[in-house]
Amino acid sequence: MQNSQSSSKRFLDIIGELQSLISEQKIEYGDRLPSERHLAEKLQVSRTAVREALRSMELLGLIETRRGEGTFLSDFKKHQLVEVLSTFIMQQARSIQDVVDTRMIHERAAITTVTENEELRKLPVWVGMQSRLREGDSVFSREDMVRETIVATENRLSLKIWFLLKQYSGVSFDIAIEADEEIAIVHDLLDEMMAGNKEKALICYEKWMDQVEGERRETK
Amino acid sequence: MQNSQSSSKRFLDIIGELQSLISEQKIEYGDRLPSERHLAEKLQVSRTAVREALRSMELLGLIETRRGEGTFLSDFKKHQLVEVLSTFIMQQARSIQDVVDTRMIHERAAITTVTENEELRKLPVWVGMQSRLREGDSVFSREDMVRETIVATENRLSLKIWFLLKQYSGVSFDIAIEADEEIAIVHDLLDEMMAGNKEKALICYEKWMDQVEGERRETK
DNA sequence: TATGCAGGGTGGTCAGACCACTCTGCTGAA
DNA sequence: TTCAGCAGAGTGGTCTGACCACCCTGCATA
Repeated sequence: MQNSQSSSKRFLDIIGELQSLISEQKIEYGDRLPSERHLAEKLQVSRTAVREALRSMELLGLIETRRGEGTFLSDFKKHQLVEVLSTFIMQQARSIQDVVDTRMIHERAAITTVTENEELRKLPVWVGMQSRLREGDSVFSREDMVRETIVATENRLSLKIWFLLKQYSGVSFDIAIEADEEIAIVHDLLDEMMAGNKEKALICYEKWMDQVEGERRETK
Repeated sequence: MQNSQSSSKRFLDIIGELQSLISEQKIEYGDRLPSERHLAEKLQVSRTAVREALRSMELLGLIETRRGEGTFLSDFKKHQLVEVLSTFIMQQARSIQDVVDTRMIHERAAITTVTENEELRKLPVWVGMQSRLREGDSVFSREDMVRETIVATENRLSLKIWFLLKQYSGVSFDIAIEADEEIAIVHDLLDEMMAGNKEKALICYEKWMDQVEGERRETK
């Protein structure tokens, strides 16, 4: 066919066909894909070729395979991608500091966006968060606060990048707030955000991050 | 061995071993990797397994294969990754607008960082850029300006993310500056950055982007 | 000297086999 | 009748050996 043209990238074609198949048959996240043998027959290629395509997609975290059960469309939470890219791409990063810096870039941007947008400032989520802070909700964590802010911006790509970065730098990021001082800072941050004071909100954020950093050093 | 433990993810192990091999033998971007047959023998696995690992890495853009020649470590400019993820992950993004927004997040952050750091403001690159602008250097492009700013922050991860985002949203982003008005804005932006006026620099940036956006709409 | 061809090495693909595992339904014992 | 246990089918995981298409190199020939 067009083999001579597209040359040597058969497995890319197969991935493409799989994508079509998935969207045609309306396969949702978590659903099972046809077996490797069936796919090979359907696409008129060898099982080897199908497997190469599937393994690639698995590495990307697009699918998930379970021996004896089948191949499933992944809900793309479990990215092996993270581990693999970490050794290749991340070795290019100056250090883990780049990851932290980049994560903070996204967090600052979210705070700025929310603070500058009246609609977003009025969201009930902020009030709810303040209540939880006052009541000493032990389930409340730093992660919640930042995540909700990024969620509010409705930029799902930024949210996704932030989520990946958090996994890297996420050491001690899930710790629930205990220190009174930290609670106070976050409370201030929320206040300033809701009031629309961009500069002050960002200052609160920096103060918060400084404290988190200091705390992280102590525990080490 | 630990097969039963790490279970069914042999090809991930192989990728790991390849990474070790690459770093041990100091294989640089563009260099050739051992052939599939040699790798299979060296790692004591079948060529099939090696190929599954290699195809995965190829999809990530980590390596490049040329029939009859061999497998080469990619210089990680040509990411098929972009195309593949675009259909899967990007469909989760609200729209292409997310990509543009996120790209701008990184650009604003870079401008802020440079403007707030006296050392970075003094870099000779800014002066050089102004000269090129004045002389109407036709090679000078928008991309250069933004890229140099991010490069200056020395956050290679942010640079990498920006680069990927640019490939998505990069339509008409490589156009050389022609409009006098645009040159003036960029000139101002450089001035404000070097002067350390964060707010004004950011205002210039927004103005610039507005104009670019308008221009993009016109050409369509 | 220059041309062209043959051989070896490389990735690309395939068929078929076997293993380990999971699930299901049937069989036989309680 | 009920339920435990087993056998079989189906799945992914791996391997072998083979053949093809392609690139490069070096040797033989014109």
